Amino acid sequence: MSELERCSGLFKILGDETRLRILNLLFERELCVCDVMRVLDFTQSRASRHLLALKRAGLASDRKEAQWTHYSLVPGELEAFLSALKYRLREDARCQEDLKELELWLEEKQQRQACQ
Amino acid sequence: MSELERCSGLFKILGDETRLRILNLLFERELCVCDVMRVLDFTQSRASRHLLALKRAGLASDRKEAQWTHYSLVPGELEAFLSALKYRLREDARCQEDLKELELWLEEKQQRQACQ
DNA sequence: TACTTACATCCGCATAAGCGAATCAAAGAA
DNA sequence: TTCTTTGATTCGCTTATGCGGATGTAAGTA
Repeated sequence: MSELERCSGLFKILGDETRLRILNLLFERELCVCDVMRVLDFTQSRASRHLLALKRAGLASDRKEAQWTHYSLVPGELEAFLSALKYRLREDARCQEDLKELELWLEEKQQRQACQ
Repeated sequence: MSELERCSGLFKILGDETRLRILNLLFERELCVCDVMRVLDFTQSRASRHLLALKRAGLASDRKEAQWTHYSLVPGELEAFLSALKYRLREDARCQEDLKELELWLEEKQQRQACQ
């Protein structure tokens, strides 16, 4: 694959609001498909599809554990660039709300486990 | 327009090989539509369309002079990022050929003017 | 006045990309 | 075993995007 294809491919992946919102969450921590689905209020196929796209683009990796697939960002040469993107997205109102929803969901999830 | 829209919009514009090849040329100097058309062997509508897209995205500006429209890169907050992109593209074989073609075309153009 | 050059824009077409609903399989839990 | 949860994938559908060809306009040239 040429440098031209690599560049345009990376930008194509980043040129989608859905994936940027997911990235905004992954900047915080590792997440499974159902986390993303619940936090962003997406259908399961939408969440799964875009996480897979991030993985195929080399931006994320997955870790399978029982029936869960945990996705996390891959550290790499794009780290500085992605860090700049992270702080850009932090300025977006929607992304800020998404982070609040993430916090709420993680608390709820923790309490559920405590009740078991 | 939200930060999310600005980010995804910019990446959409950059997520196209045709536009990256044009940017690669604009990193060198101001060019008119027919320069791009001849150097990259594009149809006129293809060259015009993508230069306009770069302008609408705020990456380029145009300067009308007689029947020509000269496009050039806009200096701005993305300068560091675009500079990194410039050196990435310089590593691409296709983009290197494009720069050679640009040089040839500019020489030919200059000789034509000398003959008038 | 014709003719050429430069450029934006419109048109129809083909392909790419995103979506929800549905399906299937794997892994627990009841 | 039966039921639930999780997640990848497929299926149509719709929309977005890129393309060449054609058209119209403006400016310069013969």
